[in-house]
Amino acid sequence: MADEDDEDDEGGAGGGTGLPASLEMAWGLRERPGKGPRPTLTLPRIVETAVALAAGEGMDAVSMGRVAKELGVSTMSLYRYVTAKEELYILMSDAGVGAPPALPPEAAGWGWRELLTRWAYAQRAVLMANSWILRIPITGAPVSPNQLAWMERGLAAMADAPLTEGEKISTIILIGGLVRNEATMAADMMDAIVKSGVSPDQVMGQYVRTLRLMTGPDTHPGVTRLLESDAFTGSDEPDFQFRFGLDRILDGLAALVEGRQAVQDGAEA
Amino acid sequence: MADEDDEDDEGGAGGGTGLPASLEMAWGLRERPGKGPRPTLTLPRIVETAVALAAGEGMDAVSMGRVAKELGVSTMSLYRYVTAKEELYILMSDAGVGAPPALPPEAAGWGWRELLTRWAYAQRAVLMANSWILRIPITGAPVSPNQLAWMERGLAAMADAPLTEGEKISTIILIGGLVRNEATMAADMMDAIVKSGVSPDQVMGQYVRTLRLMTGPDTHPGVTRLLESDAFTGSDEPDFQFRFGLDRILDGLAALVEGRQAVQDGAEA
DNA sequence: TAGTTCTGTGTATTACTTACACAGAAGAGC
DNA sequence: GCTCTTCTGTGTAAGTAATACACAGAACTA
Repeated sequence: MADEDDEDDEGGAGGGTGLPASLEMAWGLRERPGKGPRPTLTLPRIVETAVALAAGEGMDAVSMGRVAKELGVSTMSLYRYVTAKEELYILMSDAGVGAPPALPPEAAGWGWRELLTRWAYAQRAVLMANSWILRIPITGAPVSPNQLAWMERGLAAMADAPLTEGEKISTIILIGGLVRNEATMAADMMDAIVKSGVSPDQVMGQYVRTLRLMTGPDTHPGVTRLLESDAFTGSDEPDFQFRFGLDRILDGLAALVEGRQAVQDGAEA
Repeated sequence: MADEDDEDDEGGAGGGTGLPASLEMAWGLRERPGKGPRPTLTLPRIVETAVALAAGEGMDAVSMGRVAKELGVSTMSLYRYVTAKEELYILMSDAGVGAPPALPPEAAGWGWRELLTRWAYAQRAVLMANSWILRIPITGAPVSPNQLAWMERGLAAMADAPLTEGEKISTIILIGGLVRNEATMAADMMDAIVKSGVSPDQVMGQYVRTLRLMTGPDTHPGVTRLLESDAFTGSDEPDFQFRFGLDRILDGLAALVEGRQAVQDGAEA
């Protein structure tokens, strides 16, 4: 009945985080064991190769066999560094988002709104520049270094705001979700353009034409009005949708913050 | 140089929508051709079977072979009804969300905010009751009947609001994204609970414990504050996060609407 | 009755993840 | 230096999955 036999997952050398060995490696815990033969590969090199493959040929090209071939090793050797493909995905995702960019000195004077806005745009830029990240099915809460660094940066933006911790993390999740959703839609659009080989306007036009055939003023008055408008065709601003969503969220948050400050001011007076 | 030879996808019997045959079928276009032998299966029966499988054993159990076995036919016979697995996914998704629920009579007196709130909650309820839907990788814009019905319902909620069509559809996408994100997180949580076999609090506790090991006040002050708070452990309200996000969005939208109405009132005076 | 068209199916191809066992390398302890 | 332990890379193989292709036969049309 010794209670040390339920550590059936980790090798025991790690910090007992419950994380897979490769992730403890990514955090810098877990030394290389000094025993066996020198490894040919390193985890960063594997991840780097997989990322290059994803960036170049898309996520579909990333298979264990293909990554191994790219590295000049056998497929199974990768499993010495990673226990499952999903783990490689997490590491790729972490490498793909990278560390959040450094803040300029003048950021010290910025308020939560400016900071959150820049946070959102920076994240969006990263996702759109590495849109293969969006094709990785993420499941579970973030546990990798860079993902947490981004979370920290988002929380820091609201450090001085009169919000509870629950509200802060909810805001981070809310805006993070928006960023991801919008970037994914943009990537889908891109894929459709590349696959069909026609212009963005033509893709949209085809979609509108299709919807017109299935809908009508009787069954779908709202959709019909939408299709008659220039909401789809008029491509005035490419990121209108993103901007609109972010502005609504931040306006709503501002209302909450101002309400809190009014209460606080009233109590102080 | 005849221009009728670029219809290489659809069989020609359909309405020329550019949609795959199975989807035209779902829309009620495209009659059954009277020639060959009577089909053993029907598209709805295939979808129904696949949905039952997904609901019972999860999305991982849904393969073409398995669905066929469940129906007592050969794998390849399914390809007479669906050209690719992705198409079955779309049909499953459409069947899973179903038609939006009927509005009660008193809904006539509701404003856009109440209507949008109920729309969001109704959608969330459907996704959480059929969380396998969240495991289907969706790509591309909605083209199936029920998906469009939900979109229509959302647009209808804002029919009288002083918003442009572009703003309306952006709002639908914004809230729809929130609903999906939050439902997906809840489903991930559920999976973690089922897989580990422990209580929700224990899963959260393990996550917090893990994060504590990787973070510290120096490198992650915001995260540290978060972990010290009861944001994760205090499970006062299970849907706090969802409610919070929705309220922020609707508050932000309200600010926009009120601004518009003020301008309008000023012009009328 | 002949011809056309459509159905279900068997077979086979290709690709992918991963379990398992083995040969050999590198350090640890004596 | 020798032995033992531990760790590495690898080959093989099992299991699963999507789907291209061609064929036999059904049901309708002319």
